[in-house]
Order: sequence, then structure tokens, then C-alpha cells
Amino acid sequence: MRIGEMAKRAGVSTRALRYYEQQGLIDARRGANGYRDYDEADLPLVTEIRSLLASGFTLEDARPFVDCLRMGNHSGDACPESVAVYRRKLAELDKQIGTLTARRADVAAQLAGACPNCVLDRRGLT
Amino acid sequence: MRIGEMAKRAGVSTRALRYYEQQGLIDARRGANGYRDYDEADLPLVTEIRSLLASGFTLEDARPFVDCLRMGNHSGDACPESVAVYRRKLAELDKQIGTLTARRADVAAQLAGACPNCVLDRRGLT
DNA sequence: CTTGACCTTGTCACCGGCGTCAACGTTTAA
DNA sequence: TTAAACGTTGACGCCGGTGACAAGGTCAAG
Repeated sequence: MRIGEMAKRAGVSTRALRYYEQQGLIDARRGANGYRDYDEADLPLVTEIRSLLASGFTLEDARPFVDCLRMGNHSGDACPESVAVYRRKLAELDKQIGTLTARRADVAAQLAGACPNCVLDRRGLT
Repeated sequence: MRIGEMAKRAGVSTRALRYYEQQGLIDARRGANGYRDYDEADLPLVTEIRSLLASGFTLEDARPFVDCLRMGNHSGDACPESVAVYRRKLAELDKQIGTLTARRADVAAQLAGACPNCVLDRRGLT
């Protein structure tokens, strides 16, 4: 199928598909006219990418998942490289959550100090 | 004082000081030679900006704090506009923390599904 | 007079994942 | 035959806070 159809079916823009190709994630054969010719099997790859991006992963993160699917696996995370990404991401998230939580406490303390009447911190209250 | 001294005393780069001026946060008088001439009173303003940036606020967020200090207040958050920024930021942080926490749960679940032996989720354990 | 340490403005680069044009070739239906 | 609807590559813009460099002006010390 051509890029337009693939885009429609995957729910992405053609721009995105070209970008993924440029990043070496999704490759399409070329017709005699230079048009990209996508395989049916590429659809789940694109879907996997979108799903990961929506979950906060980067395109680089998605690479092992796509490779894993292309190797014939039923699921993109059936490979150790993908699992490693999960773990790295988990650690990243924990770190970020920790940072933001500490920051939240700081801001709340500042707010309490600056505006004593502003006891709007809903935490610990019912 | 000139920009170099101000930068040194505030612990920022001259580039940053020029950028703050460009954004309308810190204004300096100009000498006959065109050199910026900072006032002693500008030092705490710069310090306030750095402190806020370090806490995850943007330069835009810092604006009311700086204005507040320039109006003669002892503290940058002694003005309602600054307090409003605190509150907005607090809400932002809560939202971000919520998003990341949900995402973390997703990733942990995926990890658990992809790698049953990988029960490394340290939460809930001692 | 010259060197070197300061100052000035202006501009590109970064990071990520595209959106959005431009300028052009191809296919397809009327 | 022609116009619409597709396809191609290439390049700029965005967002924020600088870093780094260019090409120049200024000023104090030796």
C-alpha cells in the first residue's frame, strides 16, 4: 500500500511515517515511480510506535520493540532489549516522580509561607 | 557594576543576564560607552530568578516575583500575582505527577507481563 | 602603541517529533 | 485533456534557556 493509505489505517500523518523511515524505524520498498510501498506487516510496527510514544517513550526507545516485532515475535516486548527499555524507563519515571514530588513539597511550603490563609493543600484533608 | 561583575556575583553567565534583559526581566542602565550598568539592587532580582528556575519555574513564571521585589517587597512572593503562580505551579505539578504515576503503573504492568521473573517492583515490599 | 581583558550586538546550535510550506513529478477519474 | 488528488525531497519553525562564536568597540596597564 502507498503512504497515504498506511497513514490513514495507522492513524498517523504521512510526515510521521517519513520521519520514522528517516530514523530507520520503518522501511518501505519503492515502486518504479519512487513511491513508497508498505507491506501489511508494517502496520503493527507503526501501531507499536504510536502506542509507545503515547506512553511517553521516545522513538529511540521504540526501536528494539519494532525490531522485535520484525523478527516475528507476537509482541514487541518479547525480546530482552525491549524489556531493558521497560526497566530503564521505569527507573527514569521513578526519578522524575521523585523530583517532581520534592518540588511540589517545596512549592507547597513556599505557598504556605507566603499566604498563611491559603491552606488549600488538599492532602491530608478529607 | 558592569555585566561581568554582576554575572560573577550572581553566579550566572553574562549570556543569561542579557537574555533576562531581552525578556524584560532585568533592565540595566547604559553608560556613555553602551556598557550595561547594574545596580546593587538588581542582584537579589537575579538571585530570585535563578532560584525559581532551579525549582522548575519558567522565566515567565519568574516575572511577577521580580516585579514584586522591585516594588520594594522583602520577598518575591509577597504579592498576589506571585502566589497565583505558586498555585498554578502546584496544580501543574500535581497533574504531571499524576500522569507519570499512571504511566509508571502501565510500564510496570507491561514489564511484569513481558518478563514474569522480573518482579523487581520495589513498591509494597520492604 | 599595543596587548589583552573587558564590553557590544547578532546569529547559529541544541533537543524531539513532527506541522507546514515549497516546488515539483505521477496517477486517476471525468 | 485536464484538473484533482496523490506522491517525492528539502527545509524552516516550534519551544526554553542558554552555549558558543563572530566581528567589532572600549579601556587600563605596561
